Amino acid sequence: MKDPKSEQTQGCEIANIWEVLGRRWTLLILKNFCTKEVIRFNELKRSLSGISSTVLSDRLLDLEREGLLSKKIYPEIPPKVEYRMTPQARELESIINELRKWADRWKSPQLQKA
Amino acid sequence: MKDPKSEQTQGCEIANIWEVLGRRWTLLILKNFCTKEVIRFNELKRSLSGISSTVLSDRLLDLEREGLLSKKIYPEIPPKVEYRMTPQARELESIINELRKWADRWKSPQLQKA
DNA sequence: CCGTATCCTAGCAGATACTG
DNA sequence: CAGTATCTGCTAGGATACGG
Repeated sequence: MKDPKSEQTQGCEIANIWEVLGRRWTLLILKNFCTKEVIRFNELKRSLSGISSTVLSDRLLDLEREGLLSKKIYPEIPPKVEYRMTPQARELESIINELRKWADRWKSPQLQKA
Repeated sequence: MKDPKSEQTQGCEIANIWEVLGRRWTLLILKNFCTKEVIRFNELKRSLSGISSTVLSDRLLDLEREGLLSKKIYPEIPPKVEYRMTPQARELESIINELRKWADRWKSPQLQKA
């Protein structure tokens, strides 16, 4: 895996919020926090059909570093970790909810032809 | 990528639009149509620092196929092609505009420390 | 100017193993 | 359960060059 120190010395590895949002899976991950306030790792993984643990882990870190998500670790066996949006990201939640509603209404042209 | 038709025949139409939105660059491309109604290829390429012609071309096709964008070709030399959002995608425009305003307000935690 | 063809690297999935 | 580590193999995506 990549070395976190090298990233720190170079400053911010991800220049801005748009780059994070522009990455694969990010939007889909955030969408899930609009239907459910608190989500656990494997729960999220199951709802994102096709994502690997590695990449999900990476994206969650991205979002955590950007301050959009926070995690709560329960020192239990088996482990339990909860992810949720930060208060600052709540505003984003309503926007994505609108996007969700728009997408639900959306029918691609190919289907309309049928 | 997997064949989109196979998804359609299975009736999973909504997954399509999210898959397009979830792809790299898509959101950034759409963002540009909120500040400018009509955009040309190289103009778009210039504002998306880092994207290649190949991928921009791919994404524009994705969005055209999904019915979000339309292109107007002027039979001139040198060629001139204009891209714009379709009327049906206008609703999306306002949502992304909100997202844009949110992002402008957003300061990542790393920056706030300074 | 608007792309496509080509080549090549980086990102990602999938499997498996390991840890707390 | 919630990850991290490693390897294989495939595909998305970047760089460049060229053609309409």
